[in-house]
Amino acid sequence: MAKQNTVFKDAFNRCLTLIAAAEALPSELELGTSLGVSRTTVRAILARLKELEIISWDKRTKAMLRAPQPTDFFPAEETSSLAEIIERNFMRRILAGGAEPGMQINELELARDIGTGTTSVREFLIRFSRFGLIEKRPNSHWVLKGFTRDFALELTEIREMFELRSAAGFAALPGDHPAWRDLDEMEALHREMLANIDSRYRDFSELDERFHLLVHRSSSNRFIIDFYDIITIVFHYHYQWNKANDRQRNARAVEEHLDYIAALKTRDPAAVEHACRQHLRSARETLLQSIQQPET
Amino acid sequence: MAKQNTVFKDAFNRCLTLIAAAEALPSELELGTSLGVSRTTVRAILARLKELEIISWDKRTKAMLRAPQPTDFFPAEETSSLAEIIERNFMRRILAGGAEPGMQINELELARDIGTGTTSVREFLIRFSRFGLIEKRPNSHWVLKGFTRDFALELTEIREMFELRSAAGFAALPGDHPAWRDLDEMEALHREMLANIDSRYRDFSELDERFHLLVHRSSSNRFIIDFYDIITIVFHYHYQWNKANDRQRNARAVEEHLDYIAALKTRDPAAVEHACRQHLRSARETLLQSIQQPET
DNA sequence: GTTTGTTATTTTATCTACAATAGACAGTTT
DNA sequence: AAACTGTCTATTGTAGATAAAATAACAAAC
Repeated sequence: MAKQNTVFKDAFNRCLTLIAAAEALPSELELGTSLGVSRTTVRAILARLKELEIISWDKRTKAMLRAPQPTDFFPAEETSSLAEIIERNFMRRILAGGAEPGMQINELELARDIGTGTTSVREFLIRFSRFGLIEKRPNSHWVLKGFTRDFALELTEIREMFELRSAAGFAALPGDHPAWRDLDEMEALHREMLANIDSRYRDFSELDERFHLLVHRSSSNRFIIDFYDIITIVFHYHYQWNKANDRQRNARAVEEHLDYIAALKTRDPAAVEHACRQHLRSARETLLQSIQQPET
Repeated sequence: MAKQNTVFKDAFNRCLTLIAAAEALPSELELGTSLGVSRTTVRAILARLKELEIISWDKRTKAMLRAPQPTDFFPAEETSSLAEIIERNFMRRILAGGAEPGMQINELELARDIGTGTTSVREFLIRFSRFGLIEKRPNSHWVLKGFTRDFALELTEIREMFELRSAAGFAALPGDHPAWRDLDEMEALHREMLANIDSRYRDFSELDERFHLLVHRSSSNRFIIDFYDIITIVFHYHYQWNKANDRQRNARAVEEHLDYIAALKTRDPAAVEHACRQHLRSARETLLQSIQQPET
């Protein structure tokens, strides 16, 4: 098989939930833009909807025949792109599994394990190499540099440099900048989460990402924004396999975010720097605590 | 054809210059390490050397028969890896040619133009994307963000942040750190270049790269060191197609480097910061001057 | 004990092929 | 004539194949 039709399957599933409420369907073009796919794919979706007798479709008349059933959906496993599958697989190996620094990474073996061609694995590794966790020996294997204490320290050093600058930049934004609105919204979300922290603390990771990204965006420097990808992926996977004390840890972080937000609103550089440093320090601590000590 | 034997050809050429002076040859293993290739390749090289009757080779007795001639070498075009060819081609297009920001980049067309398969082009683009000049639309083309004034400003902003930190770190290195020796050596090279600036100014680009890399290395932060790759590639190609005033510009830069080196040696933070800022400011100016104004 | 000859195996770098998807154009409907 | 659809073409994502290069093993030679 050449290309998987995951785009189609994923869009089909999203389309089912989209039309569940509606009684008629928009034009092909319109559907395409709301699902983020091309007309070709939209037509494939419509064809299948018709085949399953969920809609009737004749040229521009498309009417709902019945509500979508759970069985109409494609299974979730079939909707993730190959790149996502490889990423999850790989991250599990190096973060969760006991992967030693210095270990060799073998494209062919990885591909066989995951059940894909080597091309996709190669491309993933190339993309992933910018995160500084692996390194290529040309004409030979990749070397795992490992999720070590050093890595975490280097990562947080840059993070702190960038975030302090972004935060200062944010505080200096003109009063009518839309980011202030976003910040208010963000504050509301935080308060809401704090009020129901016992049931909501698991969602913190996503909120955390959105909040910091908002701050970094104000820098309007592509390198700062891009760097945040590394933070995101590290924290995302890291927390997924390190849930010790997460309720307490997240509650603490939400409060720090609120302090940080309040400081931003004062627009006082010193206050912003203080709150920012405070939060970054505890974020670093949490990260370091969960890393095994280095082999000296 | 699958893989080009550029590794062999390049190593063969390097081997020729290596043995030109010597009368006997070291062991296969030794030769392999000094050329940076495996024994398989070394043996292929020896076989060819024998075939051309440059050496006699019988088991462990390898003797020179004649000095290598220019015609023995493989042509230089055949020794660059595909990745290098693609890089040069691509950079010429986007830096030298009038490539408009927003332009679409087509893998297939690029591959056809360069005369390679699409896989290599794809991999190049993925690797290159970390430089922030292009961006992928999944399932569709790449978009050229362009070598604009904004790009240069964002790039230099990060560069300044990193270099100031690295320079401060360098000044704080213990007195017996090997970097101080390297710095002395670097100073000598600069003085030498300055003394013969009229004939040597073209070599500045390489010296510049080595000097700043030395400073950055002291940070021992992989993200800072990796980021310098971006600077390197941008300046490398940029100056290759923008030679206006380069003699004067380079002479000035060499002097600034010498001031910078002197400041580092005083180990006085304020002096270091001053010299560093001074140099970075003029580097930014030069870069900005040679960029066409942005289309607002 | 190091180096080589020999041979085999494994892995990478690269090309080609093909299904999925995007996108363009012309024709059709309202 | 504007919006929509039918049809067609071009390009991307991925698998599989192949030559170059790396790696390994081990006996024989020095």
